[in-house]
Amino acid sequence: MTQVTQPPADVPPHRYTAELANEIEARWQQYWAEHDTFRAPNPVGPLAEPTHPRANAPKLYVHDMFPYPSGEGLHVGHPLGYIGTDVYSRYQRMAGYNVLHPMGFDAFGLPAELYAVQTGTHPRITTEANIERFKAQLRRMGMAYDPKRWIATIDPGYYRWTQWIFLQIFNSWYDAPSGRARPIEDLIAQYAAGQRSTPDGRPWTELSEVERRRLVDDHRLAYVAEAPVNWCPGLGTVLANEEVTADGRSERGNYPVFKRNLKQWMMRITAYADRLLEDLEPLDWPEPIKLMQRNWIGRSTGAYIDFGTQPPGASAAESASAGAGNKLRVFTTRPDTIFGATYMVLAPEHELVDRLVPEAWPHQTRPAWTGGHADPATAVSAYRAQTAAKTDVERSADAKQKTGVFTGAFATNPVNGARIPIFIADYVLAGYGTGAIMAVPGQDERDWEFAEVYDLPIVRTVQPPSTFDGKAYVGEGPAVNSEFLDGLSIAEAKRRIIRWLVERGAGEAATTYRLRDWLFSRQRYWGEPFPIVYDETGLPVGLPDSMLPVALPEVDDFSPRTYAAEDVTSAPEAPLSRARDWVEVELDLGDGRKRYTRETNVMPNWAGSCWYELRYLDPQNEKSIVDPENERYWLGPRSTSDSGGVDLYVGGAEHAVLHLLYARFWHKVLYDLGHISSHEPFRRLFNQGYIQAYAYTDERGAYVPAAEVAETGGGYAWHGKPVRREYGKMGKSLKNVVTPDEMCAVYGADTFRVYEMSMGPLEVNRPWETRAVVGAQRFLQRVWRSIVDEQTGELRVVDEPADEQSRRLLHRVIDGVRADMEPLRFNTAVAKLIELTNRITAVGGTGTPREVAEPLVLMVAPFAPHIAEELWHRMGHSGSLAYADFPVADPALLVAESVTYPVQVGGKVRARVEVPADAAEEAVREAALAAVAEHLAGREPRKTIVVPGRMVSIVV
RNA sequence: GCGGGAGUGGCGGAAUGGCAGACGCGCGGCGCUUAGGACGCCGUGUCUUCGGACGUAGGGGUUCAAGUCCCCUCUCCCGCACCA
Repeated sequence: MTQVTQPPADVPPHRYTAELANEIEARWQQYWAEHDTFRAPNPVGPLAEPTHPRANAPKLYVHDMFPYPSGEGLHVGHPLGYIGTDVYSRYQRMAGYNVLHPMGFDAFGLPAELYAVQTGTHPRITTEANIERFKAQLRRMGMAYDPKRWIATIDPGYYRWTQWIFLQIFNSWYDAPSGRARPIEDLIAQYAAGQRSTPDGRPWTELSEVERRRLVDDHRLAYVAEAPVNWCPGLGTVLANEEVTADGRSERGNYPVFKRNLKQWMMRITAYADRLLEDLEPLDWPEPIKLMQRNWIGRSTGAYIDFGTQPPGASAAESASAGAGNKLRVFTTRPDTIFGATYMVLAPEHELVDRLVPEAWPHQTRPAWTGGHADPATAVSAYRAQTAAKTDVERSADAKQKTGVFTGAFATNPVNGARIPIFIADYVLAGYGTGAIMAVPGQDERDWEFAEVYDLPIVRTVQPPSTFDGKAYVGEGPAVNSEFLDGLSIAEAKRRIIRWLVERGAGEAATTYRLRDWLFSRQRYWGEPFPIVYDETGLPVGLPDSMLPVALPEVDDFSPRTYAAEDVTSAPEAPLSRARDWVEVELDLGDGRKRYTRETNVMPNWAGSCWYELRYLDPQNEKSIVDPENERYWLGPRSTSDSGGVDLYVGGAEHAVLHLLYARFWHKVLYDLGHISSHEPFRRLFNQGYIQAYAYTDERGAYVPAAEVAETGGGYAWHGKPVRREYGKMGKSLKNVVTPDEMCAVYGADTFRVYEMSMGPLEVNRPWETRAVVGAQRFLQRVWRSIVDEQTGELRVVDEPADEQSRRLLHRVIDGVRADMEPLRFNTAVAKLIELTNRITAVGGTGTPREVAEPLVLMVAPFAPHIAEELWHRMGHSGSLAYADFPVADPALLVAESVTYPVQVGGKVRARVEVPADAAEEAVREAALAAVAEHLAGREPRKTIVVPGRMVSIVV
């Protein structure tokens, strides 16, 4: 299917064959490389170039999600988005913009490390070899990347700045009143000046050095915390929430993940939750992606409410009085329903549970509430054990069947003093809100289900409509059974009850988030080392900028200690911790040479891609991440309400939450600290679709080479044996990989590019079909043939005017192609170019008029740049067309001379009339009525609608 | 379960509420050719009594006019998954 076929003997000597295409392509790629054709000038610094043809032009920053350079190389699915941005960039450059379109590599990562563990080859060696391979593939496809701005996250010159940003974050705190990050010195100054009180009220000066550092460390945006984290023994590392699937397994490798309390580095992304949420609104992003980020942040507004509790042995009267027992704080989005709270539920792990549990069941406790246990403590521990044994999958599978157990304790409802039982149940999660709820079965489906199981009272506090026959009612309605709230709407009742609670010190308005702080350390080798050491106190110390980069040490053994996948009791051990002579270090950090211990975790894979949009702008800058002037030019806001950011960012939708949220977070921190002028990294985001492919399995379920499968009558066969077809990813193990290298060899890069762009809208998933690629080749062959004589190789462009019809079509096509480029509708743009080409071919004649040939070649250039350069050159132009002006349509030629109106009678087209384009509406009407006279058969039209330029509709 | 997106020829897909199926693949015919391929030209939604009729997942509605707008149903894909 993809083998190179020798051109048959009678092919004209100058036909645009794959062989010729390959020759042309190699030549022009060489030309572009030698001339650095696609370099973009910066305002200042080493990449500034005042004499560049676009030096003073309006700018456009086009950005791709860069690839991880895997050992397998690119397949035809990978470059879809890259070709798209290449086409767009080439077009905009010709349209007059100073276009920056760089590329780089996200080169830290697990596969190279796993390979290193298996083979002993250093990951840097394999990774750098893969990068070279990728670069060659990209060059072969004719990508017009800026030759001076390649980056790779593994370069010490790059990760030096990743570490620098980490230190910026480490050395900052979030000042909530001003709503931004500030240098940590400002916080220390506030403490020192007494403007901010310490947790226990002692003056700052009385705190010991260590106490002060602990206090300050607790405010840093990057901090070490002992927290429940996702520990994955099978991978030997901890993972971020975002890297764990819904069924509690690692996204990579699919190993079980366990919650363990471990000391890890965290990033205080939660401080930015509101801004990350609110700043989404004006971004030009696909709505589903914005929605996913909103859901992930998960802001909900409501109230904290404090319920009194009755400590073991105390009477109800005592517990109702202030200060008695422990306060039980709940979070609710429906404080208006508090009169309907008929019981409380704590997460099984809630810290208050042990203190609440009495020695014996209260008098007359219902047997169903006790789980059959003799006393509350036994019941609670039994329930906890039962819950812990459940996997997340089982938990969610059991979601409809509510379980729980009574703690034996009671709470007091602050609004009416009602004594209500406290349960523990696994439907309340420890990690959300306060880990405790007031249960209002009347207005909450989950609480209703639980109340049914344990026979708890149900009180409606919102009056459902009379037609409502369901159980819990969550809709709008007037409050009932709620004393002073009765009759109020939900919104009004919320306001009223919160005011009431605040006045009595029993609660406050509150906002909670689903978003958690970002777990930032990994127990791996192949990642950025932290620029952090620990001194004798065990507290972290940020290294000074002058000591960056902290280079990855050479080691013999790259593997983290991994364990049996199910080994819950195991603990992470970082590979770097074994490099003792690196870990133990003597440094002078300002108070003389002292011994320190290095941080042995490395940063997660996301770190390098959190800020690459900045480094492309000034990749050679040794003094700062990016010169402020260069950043302002390429990313700066265009108006006071604009966020700034990349003009077009293209990549897969799978990064909807992880990468895009992290990158936005870092960008905002750098903005707050005054390093950059934009507060969002990506102004416009576009998700390209995926190219998928068929794969075939034989009767044993084994994959057979897809390229060797033939279609039979109604089925598929491999070497005569029937096989089953499935549809999905392209991959080595599925034996259905098609590579761009093969396509370039068999058809040429231009054909490959045109095919990928014409097969459908960029955002849509589509199946790869090698046999359809020939359509793109035929198109380019016709373009070639219209300009070069296939027999002689002579130019067949003539300096004679084009016929009127071709000229009008040309200008319609120019207009249409331009309109298609901005919204990335490349498939329809190519269709228009094919139409124009087919017209030229059909007219034939002695040659192609230059007035059509030249614009055609220029319009083809973004899609098929090599053939366009070659034809442009042969038509007598010197140099590259990369900066030639993209054709502009003549408005006079877009107006048709005459219009054919379809004439509908009763909604059916019965005739057509041709009238001059400037015909008055009345003239069109008369012509139309005359044309359908026999269909009217004497009936008088009730109404005649003339849609100018479109059609005539007659109602009878 | 909740939220989002999408259903158009044999296939990928076009259509500011205004002639459904642009463009391409495939398929059929013709030309060129010893032949095959390549190339060129023509045709290609379904049914048809050759007048037309019916057609955009299914059903209903708004409109002179609906693939497009509204309501209901079905199917597929994506995200979240007891988030109080």
